Amino acid sequence: MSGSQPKTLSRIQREKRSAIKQAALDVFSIYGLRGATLDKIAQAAGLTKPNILYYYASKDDIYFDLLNGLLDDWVAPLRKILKTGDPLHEILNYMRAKLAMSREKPRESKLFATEILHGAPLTQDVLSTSLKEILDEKVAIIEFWIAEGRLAPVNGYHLFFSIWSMTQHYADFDVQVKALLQGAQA
Amino acid sequence: MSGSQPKTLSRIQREKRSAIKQAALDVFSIYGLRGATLDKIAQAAGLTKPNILYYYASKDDIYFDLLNGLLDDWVAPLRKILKTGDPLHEILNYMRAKLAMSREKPRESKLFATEILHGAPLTQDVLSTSLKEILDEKVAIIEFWIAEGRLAPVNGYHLFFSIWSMTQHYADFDVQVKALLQGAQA
DNA sequence: TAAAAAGTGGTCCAAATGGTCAAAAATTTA
DNA sequence: TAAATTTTTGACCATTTGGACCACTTTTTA
Repeated sequence: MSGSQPKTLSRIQREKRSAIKQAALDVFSIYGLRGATLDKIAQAAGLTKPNILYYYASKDDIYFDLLNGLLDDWVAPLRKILKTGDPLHEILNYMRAKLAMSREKPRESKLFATEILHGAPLTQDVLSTSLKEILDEKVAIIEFWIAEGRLAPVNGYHLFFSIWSMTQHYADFDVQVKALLQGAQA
Repeated sequence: MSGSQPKTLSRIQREKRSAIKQAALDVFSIYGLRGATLDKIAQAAGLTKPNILYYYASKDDIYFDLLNGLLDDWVAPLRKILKTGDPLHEILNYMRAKLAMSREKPRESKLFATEILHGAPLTQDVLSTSLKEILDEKVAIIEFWIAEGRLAPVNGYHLFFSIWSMTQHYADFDVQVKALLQGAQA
């Protein structure tokens, strides 16, 4: 983690750090930052605790690294919304991408949700800078479509909030969804 | 807390237990079950740690008591949906009630969200029994309205999931909402 | 293949934390 | 007001946990 590390990580470094992140994702998404222990992560990764601390300076450091990678994935589908596309197609496409993410990456969604829920201690500044920047841009596209009469008037920000909440709900609250759909046709 | 206690709590008992629950709500909703400490709760309640443990057997016990009361509040608006009412009015009313709850009781919403997010260790059985029971009942009302042609066809379960997710989003992810709405008209 | 570098893990430590306990203080009851 | 009961708290304990240390092993490099 020190500044003097070479930019190119060795094979071992890449593998081990990846294994640690995978294990940490499992553990953090279930227990949260405080509830997760280095021992649990170490066990899940098949490594010893000191060995984990050889690759990461601290538990918080793992969490931070994990969360940073997540944000990129989370924003990726948003970037694909194009002003030149058809409004309905672009929006539906985005919704499908978000829903697919919830289905395929529930742990990531939960980890992110936990972070925000607890006040986003590590990501607050990212939210209010780079995420806000790209959201503003996409909301402008929505407003452009509305101005052109190609989309019914709607508040762009709250449109995105709605999409996020509805799609992520199925990953974040899967326990509840499953409990309530028990025996019902989905 | 033992079974031999009289049903009627003394004034002091009621006041202290209430103060503890208030403080615990503050602390648990921010830090989660694991992240919250008895010391933090004690400080927030203006009591000493042993004194807290005089009224509650354990930290988990406080959490459990708190969560139980919450579930009732959470379900209350759902109970008010009447088969005999006008579909649109009943549903809009419910949405408004849920949205009001998010605005007025964000801590409660967050606490509940954290619980579910972490797998609902304490509430799983309540979810799949009493909550499921009342939801099934209300979904039947939705289906009745649809059958009568008074409501467009929609899956009742997912309709409720959508309402829950969208309304609770503003409480649970308030940090994100605020960060992104900064400088924008809500 | 020898030296240097990278990687590993057993052991230990200090701080945090949930919880106990007995004695003191306050309150209620007789 | 004296005895009984309830409430409060300071001191203490056991466990967990993040992290440091250092000797040892493996891998890479010259």
